[in-house]
Amino acid sequence: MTASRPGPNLSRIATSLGVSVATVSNALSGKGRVSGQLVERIREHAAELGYVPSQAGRALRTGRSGVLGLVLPDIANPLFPKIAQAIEFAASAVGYGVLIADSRGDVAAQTEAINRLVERGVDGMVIIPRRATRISSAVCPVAIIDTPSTPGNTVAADHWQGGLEIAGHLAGLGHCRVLIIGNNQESNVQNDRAGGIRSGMRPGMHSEALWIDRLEQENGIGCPLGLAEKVRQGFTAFATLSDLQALRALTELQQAGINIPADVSVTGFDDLIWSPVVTPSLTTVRMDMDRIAEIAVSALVDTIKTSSGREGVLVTAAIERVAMQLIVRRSSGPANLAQKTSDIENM
Amino acid sequence: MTASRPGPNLSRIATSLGVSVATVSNALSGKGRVSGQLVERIREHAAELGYVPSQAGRALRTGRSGVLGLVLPDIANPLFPKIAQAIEFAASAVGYGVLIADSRGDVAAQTEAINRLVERGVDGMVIIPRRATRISSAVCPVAIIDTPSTPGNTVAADHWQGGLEIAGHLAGLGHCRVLIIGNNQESNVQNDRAGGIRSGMRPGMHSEALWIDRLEQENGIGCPLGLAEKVRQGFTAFATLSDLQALRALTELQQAGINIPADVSVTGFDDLIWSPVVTPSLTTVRMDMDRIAEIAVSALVDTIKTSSGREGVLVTAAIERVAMQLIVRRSSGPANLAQKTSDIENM
DNA sequence: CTGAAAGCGCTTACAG
DNA sequence: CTGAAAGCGCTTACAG
Repeated sequence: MTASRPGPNLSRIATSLGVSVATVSNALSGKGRVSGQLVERIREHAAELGYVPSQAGRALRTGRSGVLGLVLPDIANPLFPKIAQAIEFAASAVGYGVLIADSRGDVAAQTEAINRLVERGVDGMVIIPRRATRISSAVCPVAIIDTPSTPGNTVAADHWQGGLEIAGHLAGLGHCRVLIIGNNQESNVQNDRAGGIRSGMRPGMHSEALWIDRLEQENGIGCPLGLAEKVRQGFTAFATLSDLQALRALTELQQAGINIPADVSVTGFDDLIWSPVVTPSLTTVRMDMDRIAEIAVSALVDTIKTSSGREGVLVTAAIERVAMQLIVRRSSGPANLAQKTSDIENM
Repeated sequence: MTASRPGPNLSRIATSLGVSVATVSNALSGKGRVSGQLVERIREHAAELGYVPSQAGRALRTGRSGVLGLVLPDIANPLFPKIAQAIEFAASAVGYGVLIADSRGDVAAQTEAINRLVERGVDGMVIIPRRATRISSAVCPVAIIDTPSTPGNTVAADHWQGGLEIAGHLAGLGHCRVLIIGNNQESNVQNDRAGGIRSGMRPGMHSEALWIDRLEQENGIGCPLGLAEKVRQGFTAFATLSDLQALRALTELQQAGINIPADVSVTGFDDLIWSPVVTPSLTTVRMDMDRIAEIAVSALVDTIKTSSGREGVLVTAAIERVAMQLIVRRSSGPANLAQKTSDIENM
């Protein structure tokens, strides 16, 4: 015995209409040279019967599954769901399904996740690699979304330019002492953002970096960042490298009785869901996920369509860097000059 | 011409070993009655050649794709990524892939998303329905994750019991006036949570509800919640129905110079990523996503395996309600009695 | 414009 | 224990 699907198939439509399966197939796909009338009749009948083409049959015949894999380091991390959503949207717009593979933070799990996708016969995959992971020999076309500074990258937000935006914004508000707050000193993304901020500083401006990962290594996870002390030292702007850190900084400062933005400014990165909702709302920088996803997916699909068979190709898009957009909200304001003066007196 | 995959297939292994494809298939699947020695040789050779079985061939033959669909209302909403991750984990643990379909908030899109999954030949799906959406006639086994109060539900966190936990916690701290803050009065989940809180109140406690959706309808999106006024009215506990609202309440109160937890307590729901990170860290209630996902997936897979062919079955699990767990952090503390007294004097 | 036929890779009932 | 054969549903090169 052989397994059969419940719904109608091409052959049922064909016999019930007294034509051949080839003609039905051609009529439905619009490829073959079938008379307009017949096409009409066939389409109608297929719709009536609720015909759903079998992906399995098609895949077996064409060697293409119509499915893309999406490899993520950790979908619970608030940045990734947006990417996943954008990828899914872009993929389904061009007729592809998306199979997810979450590596849950583990490097070994990433390799395993990739293998699982290959076994499922994906036509290609989008990989958002774990920090410092190099995707080596792939068995199908692969698009990588990472920082532009990562070699072999396909497309990414221009994190450096995002940093420039922040620096320009803070400069325009008259801030001179900027504390850059990141949570991972090894992250390419965070380093690019920090580099952008630093290189966007105007003469007379000065910055220092605070890496939370290092701080926590010494003082334990969840330790205070000591930001009130930094304010006393004269910092008036806290430029965090992600909205999660912005939130941490914002609430710690508020708890210490420091007013934002009257006393100091706080900025973030990524425009995560809470940014518009907290008080004061967060000034941040947003990446154009839809654009990035669309570029990644279309580059991938182009490669799939041209490459015959399934070879390991690293896909490269024409436009690699997608600009980030500054979103000014209430958490940043003019530098408090009175305070700055008093601080200078203190020094 | 017919498309061929790049890698080796059963037939190549068979001829190169001088045996039949049937034997190779049986050896690799461990099903057939093949001699131990041969099995060994075949497995070895297959591994050497890097054999990856074709899902398409298998699917066509067995009528099973080995893929589950996951329908989400909006993966960018911070609650869903955790579910998605848990589902993917549970599914891949039992050998299934997960195809995502994000309906992006739209009801029509949800139906369309379901259709896309059916077309891709999923063996079953997990649906986290949009508010008030009834999943009607499905064409494959379906598991639904929603509130237990939703009819036809498969498995869910016990939101009502979570509310009880919060109420018990606040009662234990001596709070008498509780403001329940939700953002959607139509949400079954939020109503269950609110109901649990109310029914867990001790004698002498009193609660009031603030629905942000209604407030914003009147005053515009992102309007202040007027919580400082509520504090003046004598509320000492702000029990929000999600951590996002907790964040909103927390920062608004802090901005107004109200100290948490010294002056008032704030609690949330869901233990989202920022809960442990903000100052003060958020007391909240966590659902056991892994458990929920595991129950949903295994119920689904059981149904798939027993149901011959692909029929529309609504899967029901034996254990429907998964308990929520209270996580006490610094945002909640003993009720400030001094303030309460002064408030009573004010009235 | 239409159809008969081959074949994608697999699994399984059956025969030996 | 092993193999020959059928067939899942589709697409496509070819013949008519």
